[in-house]
Amino acid sequence: MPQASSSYHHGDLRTTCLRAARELLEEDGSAGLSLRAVARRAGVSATAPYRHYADRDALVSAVAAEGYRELAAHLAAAHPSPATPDDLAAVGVAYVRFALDHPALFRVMFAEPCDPANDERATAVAAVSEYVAGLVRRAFPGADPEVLATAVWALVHGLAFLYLDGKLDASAPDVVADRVGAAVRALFGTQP
Amino acid sequence: MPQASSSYHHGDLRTTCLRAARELLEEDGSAGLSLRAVARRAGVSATAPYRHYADRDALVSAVAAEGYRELAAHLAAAHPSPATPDDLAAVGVAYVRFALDHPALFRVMFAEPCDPANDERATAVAAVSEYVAGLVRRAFPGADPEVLATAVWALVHGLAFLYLDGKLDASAPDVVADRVGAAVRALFGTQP
DNA sequence: TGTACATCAGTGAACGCGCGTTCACTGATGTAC
DNA sequence: TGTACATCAGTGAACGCGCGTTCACTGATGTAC
Repeated sequence: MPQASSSYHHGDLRTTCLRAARELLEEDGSAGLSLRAVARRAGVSATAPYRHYADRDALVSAVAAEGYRELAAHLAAAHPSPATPDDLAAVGVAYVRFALDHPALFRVMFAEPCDPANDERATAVAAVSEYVAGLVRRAFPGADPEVLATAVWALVHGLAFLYLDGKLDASAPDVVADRVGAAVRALFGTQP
Repeated sequence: MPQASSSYHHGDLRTTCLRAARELLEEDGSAGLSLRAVARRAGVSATAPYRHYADRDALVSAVAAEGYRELAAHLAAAHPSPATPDDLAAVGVAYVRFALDHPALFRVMFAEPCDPANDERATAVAAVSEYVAGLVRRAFPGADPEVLATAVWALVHGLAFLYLDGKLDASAPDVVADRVGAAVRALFGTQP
C-alpha cells in the first residue's frame, strides 16, 4: 500500500472511495451514495473514481460485498460456532443489531438492485449462507438442514427489516434484543 | 365519480395518478416512480398532480397505503380466519406470493423512507398487523400472542425479501410456495 | 548511474438528462340571486 | 331561467439541482537499456 507522497497521485484511491461511500451511506442514507459525492469526499475530481470502478454499480457492489464480509465477522464474533438454541438466539440478536447499526449499508446489501453476476458479491453472500447452514447442522442434527437454515435466516432477516423500516418499534436497543431473542427461542427452543 | 367530459378538467386525476404510479412501478421499478413520469402517463401537465398531492412523498404514501390494503385483502382471500398451522402456511405462501407478484410495490410499502406520520399509511399497516395477531390468537391460544405474532410476520416477511432480492431462488413459483409452506410448518407445526 | 519512454492515475470542461417545485396564468364548473 | 362571479383544476414556462458519463489532456511513476 503506497503512501500518498504526491498530491497528484492519490496512492490508494480505491480504498478511499470505499470508505467515503460508507461514510456517505451512514450520513445521508442510500440516496447520498453517488459517484460524484464519493469523489468529492475523497477530495478528487469527479472522474477519478472511474480509474478504479467501471461505473456506479461496481462501486455499490464493492460496498455491498464489504458489508457482507463485516456481517459475517460480526456474527462469528457473537458466537464462532453456535450449537444450541441459546447460541442461535445470540446470533439472531447480532444479525438484527448489525442491521440497526448500519441501516443504509444493510439496505444496499439487500435491496439495491445491482449486478448479481458480481463475483465478489456472490462470494460474500455465500459465506453468510454457509455460516447459517453450519449453525443449523450443529444445533438441529435431526432436522432437514435446508428447510431449517432458510427458516432461521428468514426469521432474523424479517425481524431486521421490520425494525429497520419502523414496522416494529426499534427505539430501545435493549428491548429489541430481548424481543429478537424471545422470538428465536419461541420458534427454535423446542425444535426436534 | 364525475366523468371526464371536458379535455381540460380531467375528472378524477387523483385516482388516475395512483393507477399511473402503479403501472410505472411494475414496469420500471421504484426508480421509475417520479411525479413527472406519473403526470406524463396520466396525460397531464407536470404540475397538475400538485392539485391532488402536496408533494412526491404524499403520492408515494398513497401508493403504499393502497398496497397495504391490497395485501390485507389478498391474505384474507387466502384464508379469511386462519386457525391452524396449515392455514398459517397458506397465508404465509400468499404473503410471499404477493411480494413476488408486486416486487416494486412491496419495496415501496416497506423500504421507501416516507412520511411515517401519514395517517392513511399508518392505518393500513395496522390492519395487516391486526390480521396477523388474530391469526396467532386463534391458532396458538396457549402462547404469548405478541411474541408469536411478531415471529410469524418476521418469518414470512424475511422469506418474501430473501426471494425478492434473489438471495433465495425465486425462479419457480411452485417451488417457492412449497418451500415457504415447509418453512412455516417446520417452525409452527409443533407449536404448543 | 542516467536517460528515454511507456504506462498509469489523475484533471477539468462539457454533454444531456430528468427531477421536484414555483409561479402567474386560464379555462371550466357550479352556485347565489 | 339567466347571469355574475367565486372557486376549482388545469397549463406551460422557468428555476436550479445533482447526476453519470465522455473526452482529450497532463503530471507522476517506474522500467528497459
